[in-house]
This record gives sequence, C-alpha cells and structure tokens, in this order.
Amino acid sequence: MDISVAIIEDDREIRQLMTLLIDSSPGYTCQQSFNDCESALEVIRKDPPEVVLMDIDLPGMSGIEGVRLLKQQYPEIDFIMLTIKEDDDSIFDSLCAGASGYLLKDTPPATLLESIRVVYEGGAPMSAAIARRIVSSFRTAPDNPLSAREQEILRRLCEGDNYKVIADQLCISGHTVRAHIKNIYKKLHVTSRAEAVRKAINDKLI
Amino acid sequence: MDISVAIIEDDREIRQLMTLLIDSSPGYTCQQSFNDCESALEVIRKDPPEVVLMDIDLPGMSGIEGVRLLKQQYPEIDFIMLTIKEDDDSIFDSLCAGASGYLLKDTPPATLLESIRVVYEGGAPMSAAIARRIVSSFRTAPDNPLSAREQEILRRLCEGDNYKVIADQLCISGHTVRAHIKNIYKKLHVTSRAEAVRKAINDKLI
DNA sequence: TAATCAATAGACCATATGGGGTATTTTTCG
DNA sequence: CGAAAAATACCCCATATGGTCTATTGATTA
Repeated sequence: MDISVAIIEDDREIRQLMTLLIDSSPGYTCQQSFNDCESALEVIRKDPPEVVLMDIDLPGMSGIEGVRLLKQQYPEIDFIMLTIKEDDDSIFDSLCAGASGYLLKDTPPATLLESIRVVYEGGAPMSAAIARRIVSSFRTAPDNPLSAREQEILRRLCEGDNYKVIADQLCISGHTVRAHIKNIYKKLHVTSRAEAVRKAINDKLI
Repeated sequence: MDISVAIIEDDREIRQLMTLLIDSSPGYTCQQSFNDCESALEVIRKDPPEVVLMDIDLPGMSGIEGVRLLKQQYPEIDFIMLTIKEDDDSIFDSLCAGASGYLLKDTPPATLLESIRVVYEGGAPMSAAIARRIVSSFRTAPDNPLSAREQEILRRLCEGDNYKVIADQLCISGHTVRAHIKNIYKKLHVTSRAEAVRKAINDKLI
C-alpha cells in the first residue's frame, strides 16, 4: 500500500517537482497539493493523507499555524516541515504545533522519500544538526546554586504548597521554611513565588 | 584521525566485545573502558576521549549521574547512552544530564559505529522510535481553555507581576485583574499563583 | 583553627492574595 | 434574535506572603 502524501507549498515549481518526485516513486502517492493552509483545511477532509509536507513561509496562515490546526482535526496525520528556515524558533514552534519531522528544502530527493517513510513508521526525520539542537534543549544548567534542602523546598513551592504544608511535610517550623525560601529568592534573584516557580521550571533547577 | 572512544559498562563481556568492535574498526579507537563512573571520573582526565558510551544501570553512581558529572568537567565530550532501559524517564533524564545520543544495547554493531561518528560530527544518534518520543514531548496541549485576555494576564502572572502592575499595564482596574485571575484558576483547577504558573509553563498555555 | 555556609528558629509589620459574592456592558455565536 | 461567554468593576475579609532583622548549631573548607 502506497503512503499517501500531501504537499502544502506556495512555490508552484517546487510543489510540482515534489509531486512528481513522490508520484513517480514506487510506494508513494501524492494526490493533493495546496499553495496555502486555508485551502488545505477546506479540502483535505475528503481524503486525508497519511503524511503532509509543510512549508513554513506561506501566504496567509503560516505553516506552523497550519500544522496546529490540521493536527487538531487530524491527529493521525504525520507532518514534516519542509522549509528553508532553520532558526530555533521555527524548529521548536513547529514541534510544539505538532510536526514530527523537520527537513530543509535542500534535502536530497532520496532522503526526502526515506523521511516520509520514517515518519510514517513512527520516527522523527530530521538532519543530524537539528536533532542535536533539539536534544541540547533538554540540557540542564550545570550550575544549580541551590542546596539540596532548598531544592526540596523549591520543588514543593512549585506544587503550590504553602509555608505550613511544606513545614509539616518536612517536619520543620514554618519559620525555617520562610528562611529557606528567602535564601532561594536571593540566589535566584527573584522576589516572588511566581518568578521562583518559573525559574525553577525553565532552568530545570528541580 | 581516529575517533577516541571510552566505554563505561559493568558487564565485562559486553565491555570487552564493545572494545574489540571499536578497536578493530578503522577510524575508531578505544583506549579506555571502565566498569563504573567512579573510576572513570578518576582516570579519564589523563586522556579525555571524544565520545563516551555510557550504560545506565551501573554499580554505584548511575550512568545518568555519571554523564552529569563528566559533562560538567569535560563539556567537549559527546555522550551516547547505551542501555536496555527505554522508559521516558531514563531517556529525558539522560538528555537533561548532557547525553547527546541514546541507543539500546541491541543496536547492530554497524549502527553503533555509525552513531559514534554521527555524535562526533555534531548529530544526535538515536532510534526512530526514541526520536519520535523526544519530538512528541514538545507537543502543545491543543485545548487551551483560556480566552485571549486570560492568556495575556497569565503571561504576566508568570513574570511575577502583581495585580496592580498588571492592571496598569493593561489599563484596567485591579478588580478586573482579580476577576480574570479567579476565572483562570477555575479553568485550570488551581488555587494559587504558583500552581497556575507551573501549569502555564508545563502545558504551554502561554 | 577560623571562617563560611547550611539548616534551624523566631519576631514585627505592611501588603498581596484568594475565596465568597454581585453587576454592567460588549462580543460572539448558534 | 437571543443566549452564552468574555471583559469590565466593585464589595468584604481571613490568611499568605515578603522584607528586614537576630540567633544558634553543625558541617565544610580554606
């Protein structure tokens, strides 16, 4: 059974080349191609493809927004971004929107076809460099200035526990909890719970 | 120039097989192998390798902790986890600790060698299934129950702004800000700023 | 050994926060 | 059009929070 592919790409030439490539390759068919997300959203429901190749820079709705909306309606479809943009924002926003793969437009035809199969089989096709950027985004800040006890308490701050609850859980007085929290705030350069929680999560301090 | 590899693996047989595989392959050398992180931390400084293959289940310090400590001291080293564990926690904790690749022990020898080269050249080797899990972790919850205004206010809550500051920024009364925040708490099923901030960040509501 | 840091505990006090209401106007949508 | 949702604004009140300050004990380390 062929993998059915749709293309959303505003450059007519690229769109036709892609369509031709896919249709002429055994194991793949491309019945649908669109030059913007709006038309795709209208038409696609009649015959949803299994894989969508999506450009980012499109007239009207961006490809990222397009993925968000289409993925909402058709969660089974796998999306591969196919774009010239390789800034971090484009990459991470695409993944957040629901894309499963991210390729640059200079990807060789053979790799592109292989990537369509990979994403269809449950993988996440992307270049080595992009994979590394994604993996690196998990990297925890190595310089956590908080003591073990402070981390313990910060963890509970993030849960929304108040002084008394934390004190009871740790079998210490509320005064001590306050003292720790004040130290945490000093070390993190914040002045409120909200900021502390944000920093704790964003900098992976807990 | 050969890529120098070190192995940290407590199973003697696997360790020797790996060493043999690497040393007998042109382009790779394995001068160092350890059966726990502690000895690696002691010895490795004399001749830091370029790539480390790290098991997770080790006597004493876990491979994940080992990566954290080694990566801190030797940021240039690329770490590939080589393990039988494939639960989400092991994967994400490894990446947070500083690993750049994640392979299962049943990875074929050719793929393993290729992966060492990939990570050395700045990629992030891993199986298709694991790549997909990592990519999927970015996926935003599609059902954001908050109105635009509420998101606006939640964003500022996360900044640590208090009622008055938010009110001034949005040119509305503090009462209105409070009303919005009460609605936000209801919709998110939380009862405090800290919980709201956590939910906002974790569920990518802003 | 002296000094520093972490953990513990407490006091005082102004202000921010959250829970409970009610009410009007505008926008959105079936 | 009419209902529902969103945005606006206000009330009361108990409690949580954060700033500033002091102080003791045990561990770590320079």
